[in-house]
Amino acid sequence: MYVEFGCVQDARRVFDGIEMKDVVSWTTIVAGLARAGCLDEARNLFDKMPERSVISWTSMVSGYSQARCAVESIELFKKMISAGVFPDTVAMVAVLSACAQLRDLELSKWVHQYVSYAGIGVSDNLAVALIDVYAKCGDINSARRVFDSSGQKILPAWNAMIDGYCKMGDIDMARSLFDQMEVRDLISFNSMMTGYIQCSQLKQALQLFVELRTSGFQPDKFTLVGLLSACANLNSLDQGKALHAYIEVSSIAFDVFLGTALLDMYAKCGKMDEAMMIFNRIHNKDVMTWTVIISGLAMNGKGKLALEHFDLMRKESIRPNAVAYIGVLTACSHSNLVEEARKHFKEMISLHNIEPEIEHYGCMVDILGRGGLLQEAVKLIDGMPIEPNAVIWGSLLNACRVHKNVDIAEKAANHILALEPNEDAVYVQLYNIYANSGNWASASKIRRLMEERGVKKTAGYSYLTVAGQVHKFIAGDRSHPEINEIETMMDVMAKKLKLAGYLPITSEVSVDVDEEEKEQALFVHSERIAIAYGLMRLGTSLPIHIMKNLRICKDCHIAIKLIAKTWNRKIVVRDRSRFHHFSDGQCSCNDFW
DNA sequence: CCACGAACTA
Repeated sequence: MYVEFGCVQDARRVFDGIEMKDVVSWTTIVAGLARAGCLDEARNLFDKMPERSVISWTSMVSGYSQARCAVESIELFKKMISAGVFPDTVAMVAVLSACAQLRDLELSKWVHQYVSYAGIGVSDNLAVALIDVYAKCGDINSARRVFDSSGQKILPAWNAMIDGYCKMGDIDMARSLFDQMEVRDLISFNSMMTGYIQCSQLKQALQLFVELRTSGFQPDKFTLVGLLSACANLNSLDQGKALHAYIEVSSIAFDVFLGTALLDMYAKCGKMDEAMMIFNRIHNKDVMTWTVIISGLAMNGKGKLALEHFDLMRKESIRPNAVAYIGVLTACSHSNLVEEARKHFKEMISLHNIEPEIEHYGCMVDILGRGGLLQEAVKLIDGMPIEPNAVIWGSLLNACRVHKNVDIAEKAANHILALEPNEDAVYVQLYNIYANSGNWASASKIRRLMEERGVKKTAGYSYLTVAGQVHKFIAGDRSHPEINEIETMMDVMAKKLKLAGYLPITSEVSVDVDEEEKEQALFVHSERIAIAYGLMRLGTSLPIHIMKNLRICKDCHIAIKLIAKTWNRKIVVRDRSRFHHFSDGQCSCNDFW
């Protein structure tokens, strides 16, 4: 009884008072302790047991796997077999859960073979565990074979299959299974909806959310985490706020997962004050929570504060992982903290034994390059134990643009073009570097090369939300219903900017030379059209939040600083790599990006 | 007396 009520220590006292202890009483106490997470105590008693049943062994195997000690769990399972105890389906499920945690495909296959070899019948639950482990290890075909061969398919089996297909990115296959299901539960809906969100098929995700509601389900925390991550990636602050309000009035528990998702939404919408309030409300902050706040501060130009939070995190004895260090290095990169970056990069290896991945090298190349240490950046690339990818060379190329180094730029560009000959951004970057240095012959050679290879420049676009409606703007696109008013506003903007002393940077204007664009009378980048629309349609007290698919250019950056000052408006632009908070003629990035 | 499913970070 005590075990059942979770009073393990009371149970332990009763147990110690029993004179004639049989296997069942031993097992009960061991299982109770293991389930309560008192693994050392459980193990201690387990080792002292005069005899052990399958259930005793399984209690320990599952205790370890539930405590996320997958290695110990599997070790114990192997000991159980060598002790001559035959596992049942329950034991197999327990050990497979440990395999799933490790994402160890080889081990999972071995366990599966053992099931056949030992003649253990595949129960419904065991089939689910097998499907789940294969799906988690990325072997969707094996998962499907188990699924197809299991006679009666219970709901979790379908859900595990759907989840597996979503993880593989095969959203159509997932949907086809979803449609075949006769009964669906909330998990089915959540899995499918999250799958759509992760494939950026947001219309479909929304449609599924509507279906979820009309099927009579109440959104739970998984639903909300999915929706919040969609808002985060779409910069949909209004919808995100509505979800936040819903969470506050609903009975959904505010736990670390939901808190982190909310925090991430606010950070990705450029609202660090709100993000910070959420952050302070989260009780059991884990490494992800800290990583989200560090990366959020980093992206929003508060690099120093981000690093302070990294120190706080370590004071709380939370061990940073590889992703946390990417946040730290991003903070250094966006705030030009070269020395701090060097220190953290070294500590990551020496203190935490984390092997730098390609992303860490990418950050370092970015930091060194933009700090003007181009030679050192090249040296780092040459000494990398991993083959540098296009992102690494792209960082170097970008640094060459900032620091006007044509020689290294050519080297970097050649590497990228060898790796990704259809990457339009490289041609554009190189073109700009040549154009900026006045080397028009080489510039036009690049232009011709692009034409020969049929590489099309990605159109730049920006969007903003007004009254819950998303408005997308592409330079030169006149399809917006209010285009005439917008163009009037653009004229007013141009006049006011001129009065404020704005001169377009002509070399940067050539950045986006696209013949089609050039023909347009209205030659401006999309973010400025979006800002014009924001000035027209948003209340004067509201900040203007813009999302842009490419990096903001120097000319627009200067112009927006002036617009923010002239109109006395806060303007936030989220470009493809970071945030720019414009206010009173200044930008949070201090012109470093 | 033992088991099972989904989520947030670059």
